Amino acid sequence: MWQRIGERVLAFLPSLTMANAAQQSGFGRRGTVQKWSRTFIPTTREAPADAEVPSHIMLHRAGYIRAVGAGIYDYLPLAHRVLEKVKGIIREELEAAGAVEMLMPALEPFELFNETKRDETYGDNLFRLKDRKGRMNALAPTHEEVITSLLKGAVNSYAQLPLNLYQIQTKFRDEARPRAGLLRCREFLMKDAYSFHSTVEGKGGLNEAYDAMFAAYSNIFKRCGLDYLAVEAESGPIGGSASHEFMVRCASGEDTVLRCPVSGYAANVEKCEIGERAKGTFNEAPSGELTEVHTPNLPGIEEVGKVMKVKPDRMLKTIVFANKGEGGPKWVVAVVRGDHEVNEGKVKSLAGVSAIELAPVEEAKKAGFAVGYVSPRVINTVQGVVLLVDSDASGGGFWASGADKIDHHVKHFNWRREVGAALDDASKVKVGDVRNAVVGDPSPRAAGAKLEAEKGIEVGHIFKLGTKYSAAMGLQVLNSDQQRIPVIMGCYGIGVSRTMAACVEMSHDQDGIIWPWAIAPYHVQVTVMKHDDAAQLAAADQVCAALRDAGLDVLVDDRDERPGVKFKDADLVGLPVRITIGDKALAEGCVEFKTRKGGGKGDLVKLADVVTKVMSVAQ
RNA sequence: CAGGGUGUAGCUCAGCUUGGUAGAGCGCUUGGUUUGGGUCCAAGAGGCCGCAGGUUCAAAUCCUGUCACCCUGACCA
Repeated sequence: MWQRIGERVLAFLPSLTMANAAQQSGFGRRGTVQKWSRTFIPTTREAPADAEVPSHIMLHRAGYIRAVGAGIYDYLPLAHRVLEKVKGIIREELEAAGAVEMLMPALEPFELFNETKRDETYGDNLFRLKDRKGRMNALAPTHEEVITSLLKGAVNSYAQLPLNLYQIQTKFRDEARPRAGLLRCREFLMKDAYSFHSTVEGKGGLNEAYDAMFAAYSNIFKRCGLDYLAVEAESGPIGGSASHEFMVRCASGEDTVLRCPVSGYAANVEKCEIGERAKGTFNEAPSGELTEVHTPNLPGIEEVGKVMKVKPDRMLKTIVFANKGEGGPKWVVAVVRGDHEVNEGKVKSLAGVSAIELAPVEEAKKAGFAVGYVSPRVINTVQGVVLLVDSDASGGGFWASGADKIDHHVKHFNWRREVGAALDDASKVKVGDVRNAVVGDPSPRAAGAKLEAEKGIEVGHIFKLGTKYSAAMGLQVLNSDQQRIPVIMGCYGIGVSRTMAACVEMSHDQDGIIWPWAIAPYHVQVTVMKHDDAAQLAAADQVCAALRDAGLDVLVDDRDERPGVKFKDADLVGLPVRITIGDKALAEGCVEFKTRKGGGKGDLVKLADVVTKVMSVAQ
C-alpha cells in the first residue's frame, strides 16, 4: 500500500501533466462498468421551480442532487463519483505538496470558540446547538480552533515543525440566506488544511508552505479542467496577512474580480489596488457661492442628488469611522466621490491604524458629527479627526456635500474656501486611495492599462494566518534560542461541493452538463439501442470490458427506453464520450463515437479500435 | 434581519376573486402500438390542498396564528 502510494507520488514529481495523463488513461488503474438500470439516476424533464442558476437546474435534472432542506442536499451516486474524483485530485496534489490527511469532528464544544472570539466575529453564521445536558456546541464552519488546541498538547519544539495537516469533511454554516443550489449551502463539503511553522521565511517557513499550496491549488484546479483565476484577496474575519482566492471564471459568478489585461494582476474588489490617479491641489477656484439646500428624509446619495439636481459623481460622500486600534486619532473620516464606495481596508492603512469600525451613530452625534450630513469641514470643528480624501474627490470644480446640519446639504463646496489651512497639515489631511476599485480604473501594475471586471465563483482560498490563532490559544514552541514563540500558521480551503457546481456553471449547454474528463463521474457512456438484442448486448459487453481494462469508467445505458429518451438523458448527464451501439453500425463491425463537447453526428469506429479512439480524446 | 412571493399528486402548475364531493400535463403501473433525439392509444394507481385554530349547514377557497420554502437586499473562509 505504502509502496503504491509512493510510486504514485513519485510519478507526479517529474511532470504533473504526464502523471495526470497516465492516471487518466488508466495506467495501473482498473476502471468501472456500471449499468444504468442498477444505479440511481433520477433524471427529470423539468427542474423544481426554485432552481434558478444553471448548475442547480442541471445537477437536479440530470439526477446528481436533490434538495433536503434550505441549503442542504443529497449527493446521489453520480454526484458522489464527481466529488470522489475531485477529492482524489486534491489528495494527490496536497500529498505531493507535503500535506498529510487527518479527520476532525464536525461537532465541537462551543467554548473552543471563546478564546479566539470567533463566537462573536463569526456571529450568526456559526451553527449552535445545545446537547441534553444543556451545554452549547457548535457545528464547525472551519477548524482553526480544533487543530490549534490539538497541536497545543502535542507540539513543543520548532524541530517538530513544519507541519501541514488537512481533512476533507462536511462543514456547517448557518448562512443568512442559502441560495443558488450547491453554490451557497448551509452544509457543504470542504477540504481544509492548516500549516504550522516556527519561521515565516526560509526552509520550513510559512512562505514556503504558502507557495507550495498556491502551486498545489493551481495544479488541482487545472487538473479538474476548470478555467480559473488566482486573485489577491482580503483575509476576512478569519484574520491574517496575505491571501489569495481561486475563482472559477464564469459569467454567472457571484463575485467580481478586477484584472489588469497587461500585467495579469488580479484581485477581488475589497483588495484591488488602484494605479496612480490625478489629485487636486486644493487650490482650485470655487465654482460659485456656497449654497445650502434643504434635503430632509432622503436615504441615500442617489435621492439627495435627484433633489439637488446633482449627479453622484459630483458629490462628496463623507463617512465617519471610529478608531478601534491602539493610539492615533479618535475619528477617521473618509471622503470619496458619491458614485464610489469607501474601502475599510484602505482607510485603515492610509490612516495608519490597526482597526476601525463604522462610527456608532449615537457616539458620533455626541462628538459633533451631523451623521448623514457630514462634510469635510469637520476637520476644523470636531476634535481628534484625521481626514482621508480619495484622489478622485480631491479635485476642483463643482461639489455638493453635506452641510454639517441635519436635513441640509450644500452646493459649490470648495476645498480651500471651506476647509482652509488644515489642508496643508499632513497629519490632519491625507490624500490617497480609500475606495473600492471599479472597472476602468488605472492598473496598479502597468502604466496606461485599465482594470477590467470579471465574474467568478470562489472555489479556493489560502491565507497566511500568522499568529492570530496560536497567540489567542497559546500554541507555542521552543525555538533554537530557547525562547517560547507562538507558532506561525497558514490555512487553506477548497469548497469541494462548490467546485462541482462551479464546474457545471462554467461548462454546460442547453441540453445538459459537459464534464471535463478528469472529474466526470464516468468517462464513457455506452448507449445500447435495443436493450434486449443479443448482438448489441454482446458488443456492449466487449466494449465495456475493453474500456474498463484500459482503466476507464463506463456507464452503460441498458434501460428499456426509446432512443430519444436515452440520448436526451446522455446529454443531460454529460459524460465526455458517448458510444452508441446500434444495428446499422454493428453490421459493419462498428459502433458510433461522439464527444459531448463536440456534438455533431458521431464517427463510426471499429470495435477493436474503440479504446484507442476514446484515449485519443482523453485530456 | 427588512421587503416581496409561494405552499394543491413524485415534478410543473390550474382551481381560491364569487365557499357546495379534488383537476390538467409530465412521470408511474398494466395492455396494445411504435422503435435513431423525451412515440401514440386505452385503462389504472396516486392528494390530511403545509400545519393549527376560527367563521359557516358546508372551507383548498374567507379570517387568525404558525411553520416551511423561494426571490431582492443586508450578510458572506
